[in-house]
Amino acid sequence: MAHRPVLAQAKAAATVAPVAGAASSGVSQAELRERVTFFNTMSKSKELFRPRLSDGSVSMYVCGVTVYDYSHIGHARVYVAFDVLYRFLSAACGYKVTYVRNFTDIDDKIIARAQQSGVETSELTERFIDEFNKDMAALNVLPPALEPRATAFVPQMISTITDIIANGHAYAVDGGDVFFDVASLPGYGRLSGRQQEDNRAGERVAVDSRKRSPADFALWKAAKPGEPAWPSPWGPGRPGWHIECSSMIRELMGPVIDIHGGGRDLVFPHHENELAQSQAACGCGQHGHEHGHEHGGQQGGASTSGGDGSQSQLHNGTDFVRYWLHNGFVNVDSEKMSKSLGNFFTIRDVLARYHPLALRWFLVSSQYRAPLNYSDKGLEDASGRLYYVAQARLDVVEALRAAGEEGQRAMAEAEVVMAQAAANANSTPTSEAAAQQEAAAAAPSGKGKGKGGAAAAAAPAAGPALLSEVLSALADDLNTPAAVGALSAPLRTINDLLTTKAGRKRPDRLAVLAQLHCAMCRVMQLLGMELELEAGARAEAAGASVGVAAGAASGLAASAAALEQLLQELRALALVRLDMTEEAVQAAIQERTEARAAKDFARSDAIRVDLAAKGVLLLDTPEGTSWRPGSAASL
RNA sequence: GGGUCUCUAGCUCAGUGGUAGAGCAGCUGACUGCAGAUCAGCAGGUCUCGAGUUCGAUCCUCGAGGGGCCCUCCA
Repeated sequence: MAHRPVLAQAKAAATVAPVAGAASSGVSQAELRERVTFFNTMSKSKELFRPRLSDGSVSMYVCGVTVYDYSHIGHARVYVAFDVLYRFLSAACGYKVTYVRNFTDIDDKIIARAQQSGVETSELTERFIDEFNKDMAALNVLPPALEPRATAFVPQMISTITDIIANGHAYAVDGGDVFFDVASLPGYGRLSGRQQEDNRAGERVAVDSRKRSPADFALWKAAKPGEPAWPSPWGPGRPGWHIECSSMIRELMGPVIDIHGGGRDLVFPHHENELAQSQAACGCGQHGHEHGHEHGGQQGGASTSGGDGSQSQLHNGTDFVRYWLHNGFVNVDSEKMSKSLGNFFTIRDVLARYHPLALRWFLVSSQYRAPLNYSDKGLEDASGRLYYVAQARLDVVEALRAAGEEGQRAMAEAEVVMAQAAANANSTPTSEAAAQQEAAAAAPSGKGKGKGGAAAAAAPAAGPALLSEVLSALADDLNTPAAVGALSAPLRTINDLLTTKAGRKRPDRLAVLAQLHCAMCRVMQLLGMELELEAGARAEAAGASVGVAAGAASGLAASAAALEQLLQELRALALVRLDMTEEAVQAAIQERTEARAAKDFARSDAIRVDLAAKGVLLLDTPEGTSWRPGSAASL
């Protein structure tokens, strides 16, 4: 129910706000770009990321879903992973990213499902495009710049197919089908790393005597009666699956793109075929064996009118994709989650029981290339961890607010420290380590209540150290588990500063809290777990002329409200899972409070044990009794 | 059969050419009427096995074994 509003909605962040410092021109950003690496499926190794152009732009295309049903957790993983990548490249590295993700809205399954349901294919696809967008918004996945639908580019696909035929890499057969001639392209198979004889041709692929080779795949499929069809030189029909991505990339993004992503299962045949088509269409198939990023040089403008096949000189021997990124699967009981196996969980069903940010936390807790086992336990753990983080962050915010002007000043100084770090840090690994050690070292020398810039300069680098560690993790092939792990020590520091005697006495307490708060806001934003109220307030404060202190005060208030709401939502969903109601819990708390007042500890303990057994942990505080999800083994 | 990835604490995962870390779970202490939350600390690993390279390997190479995925639509 209430698990949508707290999220920053996609529209709010259509442009990704800078994360690595307000002054996104800092050395840090350029330095970060230098060391970003991604695992390239083509080379099967990590490579330094060097975009095709040096003007700070990056183009990225990710294969979208075939829209005939609800999306499941496997889909969620792909689009969350590439959403983090999008955020990292945009907000942290400062690239101007053109992100394109398509909808496959014409294919055999769609036709079959539409006929089965007795609706037009367009009605079916419209519906599930809408549902997909709802799922993505719920998961706080930013919308790509473009979300082209295959059916809107059929003329371009026909044009691409015509080019491929003209270049001698495809052939039309009786019946109106067009097949790609795999044997005509020497480099075919290099992305997926397989020789053609490796494929068990004919064993599982339907034999079609009209094909020159069993490995040939359809570029154009003739329409059967009653099927959706477009006119073409080969008769009415529809495009094959693989051609849509080739054509849309060519049309919308030009002959060469920087990043092409998708699930592992797309490596073969989809991306292998896409690569073949793109090469064949531009007539540069003979360069197929070379895969050099170094000699690509400038490609000129990235945009193209497309469709006329005159771009071969632009292609210049460089593969049309510079970096192929593929994510691992979501498994269930160590088996791939898929519709055909029937072991899938839809995003929607999961979000009815778990918070979208908990699902996101679960997803980013593993590296995108590794297999991820889906389980309730995993989501419970993620929910619990998210609760801990949110509670700690709320406590920080409340402490800063309670400190009044000092808190506001600490916030203002923290912003300065973060910005300075972004501008100055020539954050080599060693300087990072030093910063971390400095942050970890508890006792700073001298100076009590901070005043002015001097205090800011003298404050420990806890905030910059955290952000730096997270950025380093993400720069290393999007190591999100390491990024999440980097939060552990700072979170403990926060709780130490807030609750222990030693922590409360630290003179730099507010400075560290403020810095960590700022850093965590940025980290959460990078991971796509920012809260709408909070993010909105920060943006406003940045652009407002109300003065630093007032901005800090309103920002803290917004953070507090957003975090309280998140905690409330997490509790509400926990109750859903426990099949309980807030009213029932409150009634039990009330009864126990009365029992305690009457010194009937046997009764009060019994109530607590009972609730704990169900998953509701009571917390007695000076302000009264509250609860949180969890269980206590010792009760 | 071919290809590819993977095997680190009970579980989920980071990491490094000089014998390893986090989170959760467990235990202890502080705190508490007792608990919990929180903090501190403890315990827990022949880094799948074997061979090789190396002064030295968990990390590199080869092999074996277990597991995932692809070779059909698939994220």
